[in-house]
Amino acid sequence: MSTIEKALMLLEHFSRERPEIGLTEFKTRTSIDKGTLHRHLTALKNSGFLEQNYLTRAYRLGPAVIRLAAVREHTVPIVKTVQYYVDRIADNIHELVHAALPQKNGMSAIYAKDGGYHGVRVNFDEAEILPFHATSSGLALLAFHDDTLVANVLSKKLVSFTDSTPTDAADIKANLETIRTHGFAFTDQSYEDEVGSVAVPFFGVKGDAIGTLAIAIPVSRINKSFHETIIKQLIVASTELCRDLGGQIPTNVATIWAAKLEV
Amino acid sequence: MSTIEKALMLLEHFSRERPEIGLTEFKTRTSIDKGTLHRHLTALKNSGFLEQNYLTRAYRLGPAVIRLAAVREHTVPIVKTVQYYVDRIADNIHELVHAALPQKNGMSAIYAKDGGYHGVRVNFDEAEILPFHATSSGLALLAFHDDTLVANVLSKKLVSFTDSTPTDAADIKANLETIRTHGFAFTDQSYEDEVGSVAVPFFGVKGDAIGTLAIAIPVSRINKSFHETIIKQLIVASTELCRDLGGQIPTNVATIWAAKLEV
DNA sequence: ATTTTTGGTTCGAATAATGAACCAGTGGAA
DNA sequence: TTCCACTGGTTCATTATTCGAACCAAAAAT
Repeated sequence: MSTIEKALMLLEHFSRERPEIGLTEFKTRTSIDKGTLHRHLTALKNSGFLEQNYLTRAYRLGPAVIRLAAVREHTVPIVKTVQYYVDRIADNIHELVHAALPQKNGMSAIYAKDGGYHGVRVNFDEAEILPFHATSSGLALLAFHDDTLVANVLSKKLVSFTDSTPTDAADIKANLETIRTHGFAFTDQSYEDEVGSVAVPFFGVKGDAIGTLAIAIPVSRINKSFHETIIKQLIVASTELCRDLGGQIPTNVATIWAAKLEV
Repeated sequence: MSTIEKALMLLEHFSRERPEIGLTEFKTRTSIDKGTLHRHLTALKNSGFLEQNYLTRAYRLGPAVIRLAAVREHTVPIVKTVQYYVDRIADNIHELVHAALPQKNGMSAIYAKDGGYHGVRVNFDEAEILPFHATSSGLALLAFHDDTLVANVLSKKLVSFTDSTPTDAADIKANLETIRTHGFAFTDQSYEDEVGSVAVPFFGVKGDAIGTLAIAIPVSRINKSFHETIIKQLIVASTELCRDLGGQIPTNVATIWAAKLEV
């Protein structure tokens, strides 16, 4: 692996829950030598990707990422486009809806809206990394993305989050096959207890999955007819979203989805 | 310079006007060897910082920056906080107002609002890099940031954008001194013809300038009383913004600003 | 006062980056 | 068609950078 990639991997450790990371904490988290770490962190700091809390000396993400995100969003306005559909679904079904994009080690939610008025609601953290194998978003993406990603994900250790987290590669492969035939993914408490979720992919110009629309619901509120409603909403939204983004729904998926909407 | 910094410098070439850059174009822009470039671009691609237009093979910013920006904004919510004040000023004075953060080679506007109803309006591009030496934003930041940045900026070639662009290091140093005594920066067509601008810095916890609030106006609409109004608005907004961000206005600046508001 | 823990630095050995030359595919132009 | 010019991408011996164990200094914790 190149030095560049090693350094950029460091940025993946930052999240909402972990906004600042000190040198020693990085050392324990990555088991990279302190000297190397320090040089990498300094390089990232010099480039504006990190800055240091001047009191604790801990590192946090820097202003460079703000500019880059603005340029990216101007180039490919996925976030803005996606917001409309997430909001619409959230307003319709009164549950937590989110859209996510694939990162290296999982899906990253780019926008979420909780349309619910319920006492019980799903807790959700934007910018958290959702593991591919344990979430409907992740599985929906894997199923409709290229096989190298699947192989890559399954070759690594599959962390267990709940008693229901699938950790067997063969099981997951089989599940991906059923997801492909159904046109959507769902999980039952595989990432968080008491939370189920449903997700559909949306597609890029090549017809490959570039992101997902998903809904997370407390299991107590899931029933068959609601499940059907959710899936229809997701499929319609994804179809329109693909149109907006200039993406192409693979013909087999289009057929499956069309059939789902007929019912 | 480390390999990491060299690679990350490549990302600076992307902007709204130049959202996609091919290998050969990178080569001409950077005069780095093609082989090296290709490896760096591939590393950035593998890390999600770039992706390739699959038709033209040109590179564009990737989805990783979206997640990082979301985390950064959650850690230090400058953009969100700044929006309120930019909007307020824009609504009050009916001109183009923007806030900018320092990047390596200039200021990057993070938010802008044009409150004007005028026929003549200033054209403005968010995420464009505003050169330190030629814009009021840049000068306001330099004047209240640490001296190493000033030395760094002045050591490089100072590009001329208009007939009025200051390109002499000594002149700029003198100007920074007057900016420090006035508590704000203004420029007259030094970046774009027919456009003047006024800027004040806002400060971080250490009392160093971390960004700027600025107004750009067609020179035809500038007059003394309007100038005073603008400066007062900027000072008030910056003061409140510093409070919101937990920043500290240096005592000398606070004194100067207080005097300006008295008048 | 001492130990532990923090961030940060050094320098020879190990490794990865470099770049000139090369390959392959594409799109004209003759 | 053939040729040329222009893409993006690859190779490999040379060279420069990265690596990391040991070290330093300062701040907390004991």
